[in-house]
Amino acid sequence: MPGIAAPLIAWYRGSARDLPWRRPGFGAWGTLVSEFMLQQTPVARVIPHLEAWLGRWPTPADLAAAAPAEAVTQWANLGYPRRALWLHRAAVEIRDRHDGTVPRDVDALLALTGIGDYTARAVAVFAYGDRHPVVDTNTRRVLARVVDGVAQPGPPGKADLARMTAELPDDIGEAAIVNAAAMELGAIVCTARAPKCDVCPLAAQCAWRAAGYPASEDRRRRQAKYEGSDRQARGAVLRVLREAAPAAVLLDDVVPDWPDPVQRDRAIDSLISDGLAEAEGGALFLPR
DNA sequence: TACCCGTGGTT
DNA sequence: TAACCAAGGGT
Repeated sequence: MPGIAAPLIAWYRGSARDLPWRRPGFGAWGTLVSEFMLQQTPVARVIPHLEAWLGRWPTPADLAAAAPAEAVTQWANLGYPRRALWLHRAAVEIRDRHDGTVPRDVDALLALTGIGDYTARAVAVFAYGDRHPVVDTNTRRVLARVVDGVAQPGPPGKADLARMTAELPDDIGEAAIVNAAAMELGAIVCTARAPKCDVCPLAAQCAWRAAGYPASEDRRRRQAKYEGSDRQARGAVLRVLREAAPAAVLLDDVVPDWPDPVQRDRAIDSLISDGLAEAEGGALFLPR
Protein backbone atom coordinates (compact mmCIF):
# COMPACT_ATOMS: atom_id res chain seq x y z
CA MET A 1 0.00 0.00 0.00
CA PRO A 2 1.85 3.07 -1.27
CA GLY A 3 0.02 5.49 0.99
CA ILE A 4 -2.51 8.06 0.03
CA ALA A 5 -0.82 11.20 1.38
CA ALA A 6 1.35 12.22 -1.55
CA PRO A 7 -1.25 11.91 -4.32
CA LEU A 8 -3.88 13.55 -2.09
CA ILE A 9 -1.65 16.53 -1.37
CA ALA A 10 -0.80 17.04 -5.03
CA TRP A 11 -4.43 16.76 -6.05
CA TYR A 12 -5.61 19.12 -3.31
CA ARG A 13 -3.16 21.83 -4.32
CA GLY A 14 -4.61 21.84 -7.81
CA SER A 15 -8.26 20.96 -7.31
CA ALA A 16 -9.53 22.10 -3.93
CA ARG A 17 -12.50 24.47 -3.92
CA ASP A 18 -11.95 28.04 -2.88
CA LEU A 19 -14.05 28.18 0.28
CA PRO A 20 -14.31 31.07 2.75
CA TRP A 21 -12.97 29.12 5.72
CA ARG A 22 -9.85 28.23 3.74
CA ARG A 23 -8.87 31.85 3.30
CA PRO A 24 -5.66 32.71 5.14
CA GLY A 25 -6.38 34.35 8.47
CA PHE A 26 -10.01 33.27 8.58
CA GLY A 27 -9.62 32.77 12.31
CA ALA A 28 -10.48 30.10 14.83
CA TRP A 29 -13.88 31.59 15.62
CA GLY A 30 -14.82 31.62 11.95
CA THR A 31 -13.64 28.05 11.63
CA LEU A 32 -15.67 27.03 14.66
CA VAL A 33 -18.83 28.69 13.37
CA SER A 34 -18.36 27.20 9.92
CA GLU A 35 -17.97 23.71 11.37
CA PHE A 36 -21.16 24.06 13.39
CA MET A 37 -23.04 25.14 10.30
CA LEU A 38 -21.52 22.39 8.18
CA GLN A 39 -22.76 19.67 10.50
CA GLN A 40 -25.23 18.00 8.13
CA THR A 41 -25.87 21.11 6.06
CA PRO A 42 -24.41 21.42 2.52
CA VAL A 43 -21.60 23.87 1.80
CA ALA A 44 -23.59 25.95 -0.67
CA ARG A 45 -26.30 26.68 1.88
CA VAL A 46 -23.82 27.48 4.63
CA ILE A 47 -21.70 30.14 2.95
CA PRO A 48 -24.11 33.11 2.94
CA HIS A 49 -25.30 32.35 6.47
CA LEU A 50 -21.74 32.05 7.73
CA GLU A 51 -20.76 35.46 6.39
CA ALA A 52 -23.85 37.09 7.87
CA TRP A 53 -23.24 35.42 11.22
CA LEU A 54 -19.61 36.52 11.45
CA GLY A 55 -20.56 40.01 10.34
CA ARG A 56 -22.99 40.27 13.23
CA TRP A 57 -20.90 38.44 15.84
CA PRO A 58 -17.20 38.73 14.95
CA THR A 59 -16.02 37.17 18.22
CA PRO A 60 -17.26 34.56 20.70
CA ALA A 61 -17.86 37.32 23.24
CA ASP A 62 -20.11 39.16 20.79
CA LEU A 63 -22.31 36.10 20.40
CA ALA A 64 -22.20 35.32 24.11
CA ALA A 65 -23.55 38.79 24.83
CA ALA A 66 -26.60 38.19 22.66
CA ALA A 67 -29.75 36.36 23.75
CA PRO A 68 -30.09 32.75 22.62
CA ALA A 69 -33.22 33.86 20.75
CA GLU A 70 -31.10 36.04 18.51
CA ALA A 71 -28.86 33.12 17.64
CA VAL A 72 -31.81 30.88 16.86
CA THR A 73 -33.35 33.59 14.70
CA GLN A 74 -30.12 34.32 12.84
CA TRP A 75 -29.75 30.59 12.20
CA ALA A 76 -32.82 30.96 9.98
CA ASN A 77 -33.55 27.88 7.89
CA LEU A 78 -30.19 26.14 8.18
CA GLY A 79 -31.88 23.23 9.92
CA TYR A 80 -31.23 21.43 13.19
CA PRO A 81 -31.75 24.62 15.21
CA ARG A 82 -30.32 23.00 18.33
CA ARG A 83 -26.98 23.76 16.71
CA ALA A 84 -27.70 27.47 17.01
CA LEU A 85 -28.46 27.06 20.68
CA TRP A 86 -25.37 24.93 21.21
CA LEU A 87 -23.17 27.37 19.31
CA HIS A 88 -24.43 30.14 21.57
CA ARG A 89 -23.69 28.01 24.64
CA ALA A 90 -20.23 27.24 23.31
CA ALA A 91 -19.61 30.97 22.90
CA VAL A 92 -20.60 31.56 26.52
CA GLU A 93 -18.30 28.75 27.62
CA ILE A 94 -15.45 30.19 25.56
CA ARG A 95 -15.98 33.59 27.12
CA ASP A 96 -16.26 32.23 30.66
CA ARG A 97 -13.69 29.45 30.62
CA HIS A 98 -11.21 30.49 27.95
CA ASP A 99 -11.07 34.24 28.22
CA GLY A 100 -12.91 34.63 24.93
CA THR A 101 -10.39 32.70 22.87
CA VAL A 102 -11.39 29.54 21.01
CA PRO A 103 -9.32 26.80 22.70
CA ARG A 104 -6.64 24.95 20.80
CA ASP A 105 -6.54 21.84 22.94
CA VAL A 106 -8.71 19.00 21.63
CA ASP A 107 -9.97 17.99 25.06
CA ALA A 108 -10.89 21.58 25.84
CA LEU A 109 -12.74 21.77 22.53
CA LEU A 110 -14.51 18.49 23.20
CA ALA A 111 -15.76 19.89 26.49
CA LEU A 112 -17.66 22.66 24.68
CA THR A 113 -21.35 22.21 23.98
CA GLY A 114 -22.11 20.84 20.53
CA ILE A 115 -18.53 19.86 19.72
CA GLY A 116 -17.72 16.20 19.16
CA ASP A 117 -14.85 14.19 17.72
CA TYR A 118 -15.08 15.69 14.26
CA THR A 119 -15.53 19.36 15.10
CA ALA A 120 -12.95 19.43 17.89
CA ARG A 121 -10.22 18.09 15.64
CA ALA A 122 -11.32 20.14 12.66
CA VAL A 123 -10.81 23.32 14.71
CA ALA A 124 -7.47 22.17 16.13
CA VAL A 125 -6.20 21.22 12.68
CA PHE A 126 -7.72 23.79 10.31
CA ALA A 127 -7.64 26.80 12.63
CA TYR A 128 -4.48 26.07 14.60
CA GLY A 129 -2.53 23.79 12.28
CA ASP A 130 -2.00 21.00 14.79
CA ARG A 131 -1.55 17.36 13.89
CA HIS A 132 -4.65 15.28 14.61
CA PRO A 133 -6.85 12.95 12.56
CA VAL A 134 -9.96 14.72 11.25
CA VAL A 135 -12.54 12.16 10.23
CA ASP A 136 -15.88 12.99 8.70
CA THR A 137 -18.27 10.99 6.59
CA ASN A 138 -16.34 11.83 3.41
CA THR A 139 -13.06 10.63 4.87
CA ARG A 140 -14.64 7.42 6.07
CA ARG A 141 -16.05 6.72 2.62
CA VAL A 142 -12.68 7.38 0.93
CA LEU A 143 -10.85 5.03 3.30
CA ALA A 144 -13.53 2.38 2.97
CA ARG A 145 -13.16 2.37 -0.79
CA VAL A 146 -9.45 2.95 -1.32
CA VAL A 147 -8.16 0.84 1.58
CA ASP A 148 -10.89 -1.64 2.42
CA GLY A 149 -12.26 -2.13 -1.08
CA VAL A 150 -15.88 -1.70 -0.09
CA ALA A 151 -18.41 0.79 -1.40
CA GLN A 152 -19.51 2.15 1.97
CA PRO A 153 -17.91 2.52 5.38
CA GLY A 154 -19.13 0.70 8.45
CA PRO A 155 -20.58 2.57 11.39
CA PRO A 156 -18.38 5.40 12.70
CA GLY A 157 -16.21 4.66 15.71
CA LYS A 158 -13.04 5.48 17.58
CA ALA A 159 -11.10 3.15 15.29
CA ASP A 160 -11.60 5.72 12.51
CA LEU A 161 -9.26 8.12 14.29
CA ALA A 162 -6.45 5.59 14.55
CA ARG A 163 -6.64 4.52 10.96
CA MET A 164 -6.62 8.10 9.73
CA THR A 165 -3.64 8.86 11.96
CA ALA A 166 -1.82 6.05 10.16
CA GLU A 167 -2.27 7.93 6.87
CA LEU A 168 -0.94 11.26 8.13
CA PRO A 169 2.59 12.38 7.23
CA ASP A 170 4.90 13.36 10.07
CA ASP A 171 5.09 16.91 8.73
CA ILE A 172 2.44 18.95 10.51
CA GLY A 173 1.54 21.12 7.56
CA GLU A 174 1.24 18.15 5.24
CA ALA A 175 -0.85 16.27 7.80
CA ALA A 176 -3.36 19.12 7.87
CA ILE A 177 -3.58 19.07 4.09
CA VAL A 178 -4.12 15.31 3.99
CA ASN A 179 -7.01 15.69 6.43
CA ALA A 180 -8.59 18.40 4.31
CA ALA A 181 -7.84 16.58 1.08
CA ALA A 182 -9.47 13.32 2.15
CA MET A 183 -12.63 15.24 3.05
CA GLU A 184 -12.50 17.23 -0.16
CA LEU A 185 -11.99 14.15 -2.31
CA GLY A 186 -15.00 12.51 -0.71
CA ALA A 187 -17.04 15.66 -1.21
CA ILE A 188 -16.36 16.29 -4.90
CA VAL A 189 -14.84 13.12 -6.43
CA CYS A 190 -15.37 10.03 -4.30
CA THR A 191 -19.00 10.88 -3.75
CA ALA A 192 -21.66 8.60 -2.35
CA ARG A 193 -23.41 8.36 -5.70
CA ALA A 194 -21.68 8.38 -9.10
CA PRO A 195 -18.05 8.77 -8.02
CA LYS A 196 -15.77 10.43 -10.59
CA CYS A 197 -13.08 7.78 -10.67
CA ASP A 198 -11.74 9.07 -13.98
CA VAL A 199 -10.37 12.15 -12.22
CA CYS A 200 -9.49 10.53 -8.90
CA PRO A 201 -5.84 10.79 -7.82
CA LEU A 202 -6.19 7.52 -5.90
CA ALA A 203 -7.80 5.47 -8.69
CA ALA A 204 -4.61 3.54 -9.42
CA GLN A 205 -4.41 2.29 -5.84
CA CYS A 206 -8.11 2.01 -5.07
CA ALA A 207 -9.01 -1.41 -3.70
CA TRP A 208 -12.69 -0.91 -4.47
CA ARG A 209 -11.93 -0.10 -8.10
CA ALA A 210 -9.52 -3.06 -8.37
CA ALA A 211 -12.22 -5.36 -7.05
CA GLY A 212 -14.66 -4.21 -9.73
CA TYR A 213 -16.78 -1.87 -7.58
CA PRO A 214 -18.62 -4.49 -5.53
CA ALA A 215 -21.78 -3.16 -3.92
CA SER A 216 -21.92 -3.02 -0.15
CA GLU A 217 -24.69 -4.69 1.70
CA ASP A 218 -26.97 -1.82 2.63
CA ARG A 219 -27.09 -1.75 6.39
CA ARG A 220 -28.08 1.91 6.35
CA ARG A 221 -31.34 2.76 7.96
CA ARG A 222 -33.64 4.58 5.63
CA GLN A 223 -33.98 8.21 6.57
CA ALA A 224 -37.35 8.68 8.22
CA LYS A 225 -39.99 10.30 6.10
CA TYR A 226 -40.15 14.04 6.77
CA GLU A 227 -43.67 14.75 5.62
CA GLY A 228 -45.96 14.36 8.60
CA SER A 229 -43.08 13.79 11.02
CA ASP A 230 -42.49 15.29 14.44
CA ARG A 231 -39.48 17.03 12.95
CA GLN A 232 -41.68 18.78 10.45
CA ALA A 233 -44.01 19.84 13.25
CA ARG A 234 -41.12 21.19 15.31
CA GLY A 235 -39.83 23.02 12.27
CA ALA A 236 -43.21 24.64 11.68
CA VAL A 237 -43.51 25.75 15.31
CA LEU A 238 -40.02 27.14 15.42
CA ARG A 239 -40.50 29.01 12.17
CA VAL A 240 -43.47 30.80 13.70
CA LEU A 241 -41.42 31.74 16.75
CA ARG A 242 -38.51 32.96 14.64
CA GLU A 243 -40.73 35.11 12.45
CA ALA A 244 -42.48 36.62 15.47
CA ALA A 245 -39.33 37.23 17.51
CA PRO A 246 -38.72 39.07 19.68
CA ALA A 247 -42.46 39.01 20.30
CA ALA A 248 -44.10 36.01 21.95
CA VAL A 249 -46.89 34.05 20.26
CA LEU A 250 -50.07 32.99 21.99
CA LEU A 251 -50.15 29.21 22.23
CA ASP A 252 -53.46 29.18 20.41
CA ASP A 253 -51.82 30.99 17.50
CA VAL A 254 -48.94 28.54 17.03
CA VAL A 255 -49.70 26.65 13.81
CA PRO A 256 -53.36 26.41 14.92
CA ASP A 257 -54.39 24.46 11.83
CA TRP A 258 -51.74 21.77 12.13
CA PRO A 259 -53.41 18.53 11.00
CA ASP A 260 -52.57 16.67 14.21
CA PRO A 261 -53.05 18.79 17.34
CA VAL A 262 -51.53 16.12 19.57
CA GLN A 263 -48.42 16.16 17.43
CA ARG A 264 -48.35 19.95 17.53
CA ASP A 265 -48.42 19.93 21.32
CA ARG A 266 -45.76 17.25 21.42
CA ALA A 267 -43.59 19.42 19.19
CA ILE A 268 -44.03 22.40 21.48
CA ASP A 269 -43.21 20.34 24.56
CA SER A 270 -40.10 18.88 22.97
CA LEU A 271 -38.89 22.31 21.88
CA ILE A 272 -39.32 23.55 25.44
CA SER A 273 -37.52 20.48 26.70
CA ASP A 274 -34.63 21.20 24.33
CA GLY A 275 -34.42 24.81 25.49
CA LEU A 276 -35.44 26.09 22.06
CA ALA A 277 -38.67 27.62 23.36
CA GLU A 278 -40.13 28.90 26.59
CA ALA A 279 -43.76 29.20 27.67
CA GLU A 280 -45.19 31.76 30.03
CA GLY A 281 -48.60 33.29 30.47
CA GLY A 282 -50.14 31.23 27.67
CA ALA A 283 -47.55 32.38 25.17
CA LEU A 284 -44.53 30.78 23.54
CA PHE A 285 -41.26 32.50 22.68
CA LEU A 286 -37.59 31.87 21.91
CA PRO A 287 -35.22 31.66 24.91
CA ARG A 288 -34.19 35.08 26.22
C1' DT B 1 -25.90 1.26 19.95
C1' DA B 2 -29.85 3.12 17.91
C1' DC B 3 -32.37 6.80 17.49
C1' DC B 4 -33.52 11.54 17.29
C1' DC B 5 -32.88 16.03 15.42
C1' DG B 6 -34.40 20.36 9.77
C1' DT B 7 -34.21 21.78 5.40
C1' DG B 8 -33.83 22.00 0.58
C1' DG B 9 -31.49 20.47 -3.63
C1' DT B 10 -30.78 16.36 -6.68
C1' DT B 11 -31.93 12.06 -9.05
C1' DT C 1 -41.76 11.70 -7.39
C1' DA C 2 -40.40 9.52 -3.51
C1' DA C 3 -36.09 8.70 -1.93
C1' DC C 4 -31.60 10.06 -1.36
C1' DC C 5 -28.15 13.02 0.36
C1' DA C 6 -25.63 16.62 3.04
C1' DA C 7 -17.88 18.80 6.87
C1' DG C 8 -22.37 15.45 13.30
C1' DG C 9 -23.65 15.49 18.07
C1' DG C 10 -26.34 14.30 22.13
C1' DT C 11 -28.73 10.97 24.66
